[in-house]
Amino acid sequence: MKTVEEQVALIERGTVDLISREELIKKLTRAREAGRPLAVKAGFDPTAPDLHLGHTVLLQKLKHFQQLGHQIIFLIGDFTGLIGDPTGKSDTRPPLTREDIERNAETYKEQVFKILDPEKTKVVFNSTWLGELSSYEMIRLASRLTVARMLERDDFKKRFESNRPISIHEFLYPLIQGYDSVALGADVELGGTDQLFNLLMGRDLQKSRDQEPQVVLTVPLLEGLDGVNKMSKSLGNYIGISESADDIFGKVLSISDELMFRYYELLSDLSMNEIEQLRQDMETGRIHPKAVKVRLAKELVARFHDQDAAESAERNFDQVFKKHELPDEIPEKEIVTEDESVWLPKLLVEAGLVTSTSDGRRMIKQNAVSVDGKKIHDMNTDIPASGTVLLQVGKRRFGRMKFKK
RNA sequence: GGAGGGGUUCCCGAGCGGUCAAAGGGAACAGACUGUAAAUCUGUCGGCGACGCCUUCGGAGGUUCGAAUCCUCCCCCCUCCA
Repeated sequence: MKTVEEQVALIERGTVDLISREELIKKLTRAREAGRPLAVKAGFDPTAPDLHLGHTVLLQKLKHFQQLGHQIIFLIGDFTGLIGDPTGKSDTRPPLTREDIERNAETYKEQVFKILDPEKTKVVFNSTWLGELSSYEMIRLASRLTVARMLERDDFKKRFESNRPISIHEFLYPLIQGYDSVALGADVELGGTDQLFNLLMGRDLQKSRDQEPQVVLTVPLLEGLDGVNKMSKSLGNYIGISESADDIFGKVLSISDELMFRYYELLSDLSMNEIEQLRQDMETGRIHPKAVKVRLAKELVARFHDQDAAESAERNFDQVFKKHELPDEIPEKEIVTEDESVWLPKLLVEAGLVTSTSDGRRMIKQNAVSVDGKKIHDMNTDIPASGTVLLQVGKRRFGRMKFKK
């Protein structure tokens, strides 16, 4: 096992809040002496089963703990999911059914274990203890809180000051999440920065139950591909961990240089020293920025697929964008028609490369369309309905259509 | 419960009887330049085999030659007072 100093250094990397460092050292020291790992908890909302890189920031941090020999508790918030986390959002979400939650939980595990070691991860559902919680107990819990204390929380404060509504149950959410820490006897809890208040609530409740308060650690919210907003599925600026090797590779290559180092810090397994070296080499011109980005892209592809996939994603990429050749895999579709020929915009729609014939006409007008490698400029072009044609729209949309009578 | 403000094309946001498929910005997409980076410039940005036609401005009716714009009812959101 590593020394306490080494452990702290790894744990601290890329974190925003650590409350508190002293307590962490104390816990680590004790754990080391007693040969008993720390219970490290992180909660996940089962409403969105598709994980993206943003989620993996937290997962990477959990993995660090795992590498240091600690016990990870992966908590699926099935009970809290039934209520809905009020953080940020104003929309009431449709309530999930039991089946939905279970199905999502399964998908979760599958994805999460691409990063975490399943052998060393304990998966728990908070409905196990929260479902049993009596109204009596609930009210007792609620009495721990004052409205003034609640309003210290930044988002509530802002909403309150600007006279926007806050529902009562939103006050309950942090309490319930905090209670999870009590039930699990957590030593450490991790979450995104937006979860800070909820995480601190766990400390309060633990103290009230004479438990040693958990150490709270927050990780930043990863910026999405646009480099501005946080990565989220609804904003469409994400890289899903179940995406194809080519897509992950391509998307990483499309991020800005500035964002690239952010991703390195939060997502890469490279040490901070190695990353700093890369940055310097890039600034002094020893390495081309693109090469640095390729390295990151390959690391990520390899993590969610494997090394071979990373190599071939790179080859495909160069083939298409550097040499302007065709990718190895082009989706092929069949089209059944009695006609002698098909109007090109219509064919593009059939191929799923454009959304409508209007869109197709636009693309042709903008010199974005080629057929069998030849640019088409006339939107009235008809394609003979025989054999196969290769279609391309823009730089990255390819399709092959096979005609059938 | 009372008073007021509002719902416009992916988002923000103009428009307040014809010239409106609806200003402007953002996002997005395409083209140029590149490293599918950033920045910049240009163009596109409801549908239709298409210089015309069709469907859009919360929903349903109505007034009018003509409505996103006026009237009626309904639904939803917000603010203030209680």
